[in-house]
Amino acid sequence: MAHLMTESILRGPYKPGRIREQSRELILQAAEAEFACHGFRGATMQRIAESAQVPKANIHYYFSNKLGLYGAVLENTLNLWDAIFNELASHDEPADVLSCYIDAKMDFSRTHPTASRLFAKEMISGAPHLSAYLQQDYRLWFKQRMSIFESWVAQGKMDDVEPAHVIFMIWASTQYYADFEPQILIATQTPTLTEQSFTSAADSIKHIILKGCGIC
Amino acid sequence: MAHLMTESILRGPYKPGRIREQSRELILQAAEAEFACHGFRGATMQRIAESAQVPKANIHYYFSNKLGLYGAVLENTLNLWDAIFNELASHDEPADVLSCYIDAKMDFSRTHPTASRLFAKEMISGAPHLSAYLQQDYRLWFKQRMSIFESWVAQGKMDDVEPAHVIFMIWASTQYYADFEPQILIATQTPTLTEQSFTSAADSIKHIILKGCGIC
DNA sequence: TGAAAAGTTGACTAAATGGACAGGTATTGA
DNA sequence: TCAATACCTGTCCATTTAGTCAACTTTTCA
Repeated sequence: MAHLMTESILRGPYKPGRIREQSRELILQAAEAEFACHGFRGATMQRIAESAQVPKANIHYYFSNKLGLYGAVLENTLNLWDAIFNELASHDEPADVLSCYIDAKMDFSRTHPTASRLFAKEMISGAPHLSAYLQQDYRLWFKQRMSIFESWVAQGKMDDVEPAHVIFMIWASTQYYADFEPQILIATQTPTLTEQSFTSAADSIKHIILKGCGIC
Repeated sequence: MAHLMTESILRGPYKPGRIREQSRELILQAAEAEFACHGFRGATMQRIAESAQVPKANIHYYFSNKLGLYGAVLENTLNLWDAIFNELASHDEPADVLSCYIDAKMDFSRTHPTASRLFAKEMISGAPHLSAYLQQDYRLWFKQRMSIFESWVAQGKMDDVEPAHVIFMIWASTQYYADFEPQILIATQTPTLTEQSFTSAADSIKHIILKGCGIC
């Protein structure tokens, strides 16, 4: 569970708050797109308001300020991220584990491209708002998976490649199809990335990673 | 050669433009860092000026406006990019070609991380300032390389994987070490990426890509 | 050497920005 | 029905922003 210093869900006595959820969600969605496209500094409250079709003052009713809104958006994103992290479970066979993980990551790129881009922008900027998140579960998760990979290497189930680089290759390759979509579209001369594009890409990545790591 | 609508580089024929080159370069360097970190909208002329240690008005003496400055930075970056593109030459053996290219790309990530990040930010934002560049040489380059790969497949020199995905995997994996440095540092629990980190990563990528494509 | 050209910059402006707030309307529960 | 509370937003404000400009200094070269 990702938890960073962000907007307290309950602002005010919070009685029923039925409308609250809807309005918040509407604003958060618009904000995610705006932040993903222009970054924290480049995004403006005015544009977010227009995109969400609410007066700017309405945003300030639900979120204390720009940073609070950004924190809330980031928290949403990180919760999604966490779910994918845990897809890399410890089945028996390396082939199954990596195949499933690559599929899950690719599916995330397809269904949540803006979340992926938001995360990417934050990283490229030096991850100034992610330190709390990255320090905790993340490190532990990574360490644990690394040791699983190492045990596979020891058992001769895969080549002796540094596990970290394998993970990075999977992350990089799958996220690429969300983050660098314009480049892919122009290179391949296609108007949009279809669901079929993603499965085709996932198949290629699986082939190369599995065979490349000597997993059969 | 990358050429987009940007600041005209009118340097005096001999003497006059001596100071010009220095000042321009100083500003461009500061601007590259600022744009790479905060994107076009998020960057401010004031911060660029402070970073370059010149008055803000001095920037406007050399560059017509913010967009002009950004265009000049982008042009610099794209010229570097072009040089790496052409590293993927047509040697005889696929193994050599891809090994050299991966090394070259990885070297670029190590020596020009901010250029890589600038390019990435621009892409994630939808590449609004790159259309001219991406339409021209880029498409042709890509098409030509694809056909080389296809001939390799036909000759049985490599597995039948879609060439485009192989290229994307190489791009994604190598650029990752520049763009997502914070994530890598935290995951691997190291303070900085050393030259050895990059060669180690390049080796892993080469191993996986070559073997994964059935190139031996 | 001296005047023309190149380079420099403090002070200014208009617009955009994040944010505050008072006074309003809608919803709720008793 | 009727307060109490949640929800809404037009209007304002201080600050930041990109960009201008005219006065100034330095460099160039004939």
